[in-house]
Amino acid sequence: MEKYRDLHLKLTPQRLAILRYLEGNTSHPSAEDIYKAVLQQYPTMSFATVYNTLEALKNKGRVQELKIDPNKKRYDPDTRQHHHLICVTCRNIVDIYKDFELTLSEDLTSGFELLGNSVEFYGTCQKCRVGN
Amino acid sequence: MEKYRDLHLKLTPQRLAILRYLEGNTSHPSAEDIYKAVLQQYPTMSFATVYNTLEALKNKGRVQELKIDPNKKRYDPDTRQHHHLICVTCRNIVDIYKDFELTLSEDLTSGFELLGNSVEFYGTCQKCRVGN
DNA sequence: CTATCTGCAAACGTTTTGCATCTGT
DNA sequence: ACAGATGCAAAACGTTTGCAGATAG
Repeated sequence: MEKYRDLHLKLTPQRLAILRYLEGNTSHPSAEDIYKAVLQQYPTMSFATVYNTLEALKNKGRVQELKIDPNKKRYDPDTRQHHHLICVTCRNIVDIYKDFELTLSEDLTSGFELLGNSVEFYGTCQKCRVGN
Repeated sequence: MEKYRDLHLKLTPQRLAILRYLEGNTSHPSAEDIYKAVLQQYPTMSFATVYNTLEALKNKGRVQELKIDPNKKRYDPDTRQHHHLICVTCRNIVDIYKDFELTLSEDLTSGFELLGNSVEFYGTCQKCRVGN
């Protein structure tokens, strides 16, 4: 509760539930995952509130929108620069904390001013390899 | 025409138009971009045909689906391993051909069998920096 | 007290589907 | 001839929006 004070957002019960759900969550949940989780506590919870809160948290830099899944957005409460390893079979996502120190020489940047980068590794997780 | 024989797909005029549009195309078009382009030649063209053809080409490994844009899928006829540099302002995408030789030590792979990786660089293109 | 948030329902943009008809091989 | 493609319209899906009523600060 205290630790969310600096968000300068109205801390409604629904928002606190979303914040609690996201805190330390490494499952990279979709809006629906969040909705379903919070719905159990607040049966009137709506998608509007989930998206509204995610938008606010994005703007405050407290959540990152991931483009890892082609079908829906996923959200990551860990906004430190990090990378992802994705199972091509079950779409499970694992965080990778490593600085690859990637650079691009002038002739590759096409005049862009670089701001950052993100690496996705693809593979098959242990569970999905069993039985194949 | 000849060069598409090995796709083992029915080469309908609509498909050939899509293939021609994609050939050497580095604009990473969305389904709508493709639809609009082919529509001029075939006024009865439908999205169903665009998506159907893209699905077939994906399965044949002749086109790659990109998750670069959170709002819609984009397609890339260049299926060689390469990376992308994306303008955060105008969403323009530039190809990066460079092998970064990224590796993950055992303790980071969580038991995954690695298959590949893809790097996205973010930045602002020259055009979008002008006037800011 | 009031700026902001909630929750519903309707709208939106993209992608998928069912199906009758057509066509490449 | 017929497996497979087209094209239309409808539906599905994730996400966004408008708005009336509620509430945190």
